Order: sequence, then C-alpha cells, then structure tokens
Amino acid sequence: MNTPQATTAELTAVLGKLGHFKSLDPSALERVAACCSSVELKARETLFQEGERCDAFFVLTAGALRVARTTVDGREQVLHHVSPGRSFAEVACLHLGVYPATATAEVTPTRVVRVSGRRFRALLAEVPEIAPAVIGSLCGWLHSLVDRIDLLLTDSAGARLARYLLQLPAHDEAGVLSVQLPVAKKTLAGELSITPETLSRLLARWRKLGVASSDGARIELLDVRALETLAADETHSDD
Amino acid sequence: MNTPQATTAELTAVLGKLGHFKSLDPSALERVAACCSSVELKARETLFQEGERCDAFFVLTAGALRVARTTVDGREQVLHHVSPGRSFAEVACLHLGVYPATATAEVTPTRVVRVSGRRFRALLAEVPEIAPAVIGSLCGWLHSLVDRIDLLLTDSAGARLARYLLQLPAHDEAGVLSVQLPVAKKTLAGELSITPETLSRLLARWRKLGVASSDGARIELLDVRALETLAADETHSDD
DNA sequence: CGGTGCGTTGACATTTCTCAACTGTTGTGG
DNA sequence: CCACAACAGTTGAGAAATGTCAACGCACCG
Repeated sequence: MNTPQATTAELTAVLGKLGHFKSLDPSALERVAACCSSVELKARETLFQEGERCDAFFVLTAGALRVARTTVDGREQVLHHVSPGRSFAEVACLHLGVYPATATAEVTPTRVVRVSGRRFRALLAEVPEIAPAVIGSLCGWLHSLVDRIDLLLTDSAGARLARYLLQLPAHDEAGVLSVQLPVAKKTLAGELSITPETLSRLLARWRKLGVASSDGARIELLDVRALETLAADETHSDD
Repeated sequence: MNTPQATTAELTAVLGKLGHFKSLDPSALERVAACCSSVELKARETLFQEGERCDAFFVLTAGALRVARTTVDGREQVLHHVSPGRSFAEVACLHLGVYPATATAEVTPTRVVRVSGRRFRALLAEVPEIAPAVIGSLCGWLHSLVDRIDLLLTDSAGARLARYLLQLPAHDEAGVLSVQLPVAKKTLAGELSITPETLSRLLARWRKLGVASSDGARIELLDVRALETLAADETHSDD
C-alpha cells in the first residue's frame, strides 16, 4: 500500500468532482481535504481487513474495489463492488468502530482518498454544510442495498439474472441493446447467489432461445420483452 | 388514519427518548418537535403507498409496522419490519422524493411521529447538532440491511433459519434458551426467502432431532451448538 | 512454454418448490 | 352465542430447479 504525499490542492480538486461534495464552497472543501490523504493499491492488495479497528472512511477515485466477508465455511462473500466516485466504510467509521468486512483492490492501480474519521467528525460539527453530503452518500448506499435485497428476494435464478442485466447501463448499437458485465462471471454468480455453472447454463439457454447472446463479458439483449417477462415471472419458462 | 393534535411538549418528550435524539439539548429538541405531528393507525391501515410522492419521514413510537413492495406477480415482499423507536422512510424523504414501498400497520394501535421533510431539511442547515442523529439513524439502517443481505446470501434454507433464530433476542428460562417469533411464520418464511411449507418442515425436523422444539410462536433452542453448526454449514446435515 | 484459473458442458444428487388435502384457530355476522 | 368462512399451519407426494462433482478447452501470466 503506497501513500504518496498529495497536496491539499490536488485532493480538493478530486473531492470537488464527487457528487456529494460538488455543492460545497471552496473553503469548506479545503477543510475537508485537510482530513484526507491519498492511498494507492495494487490488485489484490487489501485496504482494510474484517475486524480491524476503524478510524477512517474512503472515497474511490480510480480503479475498482470489492468489499467482502469471509463466511464461516471459508468462501468469500461479496457484499458490494465500489466504483469510482463512491465513498465507502462510512458506517464502519462513523458508527461501528470496526470494519465489518474486507476491502480488496481489483485492478492496478486503484486509488482511494482516505478520510480521517476523527478529524471528519470534528469538521461535521464545525461546518454544517457537509452534513447533507454525508447524508446523501448514506442514502445512496441505502438505496443500492435495498435494491440488492429486492434482487435477492427474487425467487428464481433466471429472474435474478434477467433483472440484473436489465438494470445494467445498456449500450445501444444498431438498435440492439448490449451490456458489459462489470465483473467476472464467477463474481457475478456470487452476487446473484447462484453458482457459476448455473449462470453459464442460463446464458447458454437464452442464447439458444435467441433472447440474449453472450460473448465473454459483452451480452446482447436481443429480446428485451422476453427478459422482462423472465425477470417478473417467478418461475422461468423453458424452451 | 387518525391525527390527534399532540402538544409540542408531548412530542418533545417522545422524541427525547429515541436513541438518536437523546443527546440533543432541549431547545434543539423542541425545534425538531415543531416539525412533527403524530399519527395513529389501526391494523392493516397504510401510512404511505409505493409510488406516492414523499414529503415526510417517520418515527415509530408504538405498535408495529411493515414496509413491503408488491412484486410484479402480485405477491407482497416484505422489505423490513419496523419496531418502536426506529425511524424509517428517511431515504425516501431526503433522497428519492417518492416512497419506494408501502408501510402498513400490523397492530392496533400503531403510533408514529410524522416529520415534515421540508421543515426538517431547513432545520438540518440551521441546527448542526441534529446531523449526527440523522447520520446515526441512517448508519443503523445500513447495518441492518447489510445483515439482511448477509442472511439472504446464506445458501441453505436451514442455515438461514438457524441464523435468524440465533440472532433473535433470546429469553433464558431454566437454562433453556427460548425465542419468540416477532412475526407470523408465513411472514417469516417470506423474509427468509423460503416457503411456509419448508419452514414448517425444518422446524418439524429439528423437533424430531431434539435441536429445537417449537410451540406456536415460541421456539426453544435446545441445542444451540447444533444450531450454530447448521447456521455455519452451507449444507445442513440430515438426521 | 507450462501453470493457474475461468468458463463451459455433462451427469447426477439434493434441496426446495408446487400442488393438494386436512386441521385448528380466529373472527365475523346472523 | 354459535355457525361458518377465512386463513395460518402442517403434512404428504411428486416435480423442478439448482447445486455438486468432474472433465475439458482456453486465455492469461509468469
């Protein structure tokens, strides 16, 4: 884990681009930046470990990162994928005091801004303008977690996959919607609570049915109506 | 939906007992109370409906309430049960602008405090001391949602049920732990993403094995070690 | 160029769901 | 106060979805 000495000016610039701090005036932003340092990780390096005492939260500025727990039987259970611009571990830092999960970089380089919890809490009391930023960020998290629960409560594996694909940012090319899987299929399977084999078979079946054609991480949604039906139906129709 | 005219003094007293507002000084508390009104519901009455425009969040003071969505195929999907002292719909109010789910009272009477979103946002800017209360409340929600996801990611139905039972507040009587199901078994099945039949069969099997004896909503955890093993194991051991 | 690990496919085992029937309880209206 | 309806809960039998185990091709990385 490398911690290059970034100037406050650089940090200010980075933070100012983040959704929730955009509305802050420059002087407030500078005070936030004064709580921060920047950290650079290589793929597979961990930023923090489950159970570790917690004195900071983070904002991802570049790369990708996953937050996961290790289950009792030793498997890795991915709780969330963090994409650039999002903050994470606020709950651990502001509420729990320990990290309830492990954060691991997925690509090289992955850059994060580290925000000191102690200093940030003090700032929160002094500069009321930053509270809405924090609240907004937490609300964003809550929203995505509720979506995740909604997804997991969907009964059939096919329906979960269809819902997942449909809510992915789609790229329209020549009238055909296509999406790009942001994570490895093995990982995606874990997020949908299915096995990689089942995922592979679902895609194979849909390819045969002409509903979706998958080529590696790019998947073309050929029949969106059919996918929506699959996503809604509890039980998915066979061939 | 009945809205008796409560005095500010009464509201102040009620709010002051809630975890997150406890640390507020009396004058701040009074200003929060000025944003509030109290609402009383009978069982099966709804407080708000999915899709409705949202201009308030709530704190449950008495009774019980469930937050649920209606799935495309018409079933009711319970997202959360709210117990007294907890606030809810903050995300809808402070972030989304519409209610993403429906809140329904489960008992008569159910009493909630309604907090005007518009007035509360203004207050948030004027009284910085209340920000930590909101942040704390949101963190509590996030924590419970992560736990829920963790539970749903548990593979086998038996393991999910065992984990659920073990994390329930247990009542120790004569050396035997016993827990009280806070909701109907049908509802619990929904929360664990299993069918009522499967739930019934699991309890029947455990009763036969001497692991847990169920009598209506009271369940005695006879062999906690065994339950912990079941909760940890992916696949649950048979007789 | 060999190893490591992902993705795919097949055969099989198993859990869990579905459908159906039955019981007991609750609560509602006559 | 009782009868009847409605519904939660239980149990059984069979079906279906999904997981497990295993083998193979393939890409990527050292």
